[in-house]
Amino acid sequence: MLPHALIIRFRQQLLQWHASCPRPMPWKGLRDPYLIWLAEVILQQTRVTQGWPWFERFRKRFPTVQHLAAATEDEVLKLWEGLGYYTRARNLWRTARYVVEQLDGQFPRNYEGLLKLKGIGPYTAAAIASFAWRLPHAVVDGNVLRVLARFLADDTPIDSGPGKRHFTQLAQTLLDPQYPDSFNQAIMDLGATVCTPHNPQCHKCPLHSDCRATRQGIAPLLPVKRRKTKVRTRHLHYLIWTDGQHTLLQRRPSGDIWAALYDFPFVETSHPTTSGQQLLRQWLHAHQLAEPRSLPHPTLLWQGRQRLTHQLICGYYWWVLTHQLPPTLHNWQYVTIENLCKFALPKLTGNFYTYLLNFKDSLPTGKSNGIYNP
DNA sequence: AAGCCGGGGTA
DNA sequence: TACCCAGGCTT
Repeated sequence: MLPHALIIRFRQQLLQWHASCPRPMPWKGLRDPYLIWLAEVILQQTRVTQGWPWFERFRKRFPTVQHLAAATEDEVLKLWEGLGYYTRARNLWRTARYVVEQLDGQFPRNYEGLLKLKGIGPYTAAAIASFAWRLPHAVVDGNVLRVLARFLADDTPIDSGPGKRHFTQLAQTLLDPQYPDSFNQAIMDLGATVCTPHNPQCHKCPLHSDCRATRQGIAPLLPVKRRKTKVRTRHLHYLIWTDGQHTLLQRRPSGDIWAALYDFPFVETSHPTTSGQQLLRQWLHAHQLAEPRSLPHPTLLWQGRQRLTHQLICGYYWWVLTHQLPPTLHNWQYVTIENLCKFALPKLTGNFYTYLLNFKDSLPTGKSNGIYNP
């Protein structure tokens, strides 16, 4: 157990520091549970500077939960485009509809009720409960884990069940029940600006005198994480079936990256490939389409890479010009090249699309590439 | 409990 | 490069 005097000092020094060290942000000080929820979901695993423009965009387009609930899933996804972790956008939309239709537009007034909503976990439930209604629930995010692990020189791995429970209880013990909103803001601000992952500014820290990691000189070594992310390399060969005007577009299925976003049908290979026609045959076979008498000659228009946390995506964009386009299968549709920008695209495909618009006047236009004629 | 899910910033 | 970011869901 923590000494009571230590707890009191922690609260007092933290709150005093926060009062004199504001970090202005558009969602700070808001009491509207909808806007708080919106901001917190946008900020999940996302830096403040990165999520900022998206929050402004969403707040302007969807001022209330009713506005959001009235939108389509595709419109929400399009506005979310480029931010990543797209399940957040779909859960945001689903929960908005649920709140409007089942809860009369009112968010649950307690932590447990909030926790039941799709896309709201322990962190976001505590954030809404404390910021909107000043309920005494401590937020535990990456900042808080780092501050607590260092303050107590605690090397319990933070990426484990016991570790998570341990630090959550510590945060709840330290939380000032009189000012849960200010306390939560303050401890996250401290982690983001002073108690940083690298080169922590310990000399500026209001908790410096009580910090055990500082005393032991091990602040930069904490917190401890056990799990290492292994990066998988993937080669995605996109086939841009086109007659020069339209292209075949697919809605990506669940169970893989970029679920529910749109891109081109593709074949995945374990190694880089150079034979476009070979890819074409693989693709036709995979979708049980008959091989045309005269196979088109795909042209590799563009290739790009995107490094994600857990995958290295190598994208190859093959231009497949033909008079007769393949039939549309499930989740496939034909759209004009101009209309591609109306769909939510993965960043990598968006990069290709930018290239396509810049160089569309010099695209292969020969009609002798073959005819899809099974 | 472990794996998966994006994109970008920083040392 | 490696690590991390106002985490949550699925298996």
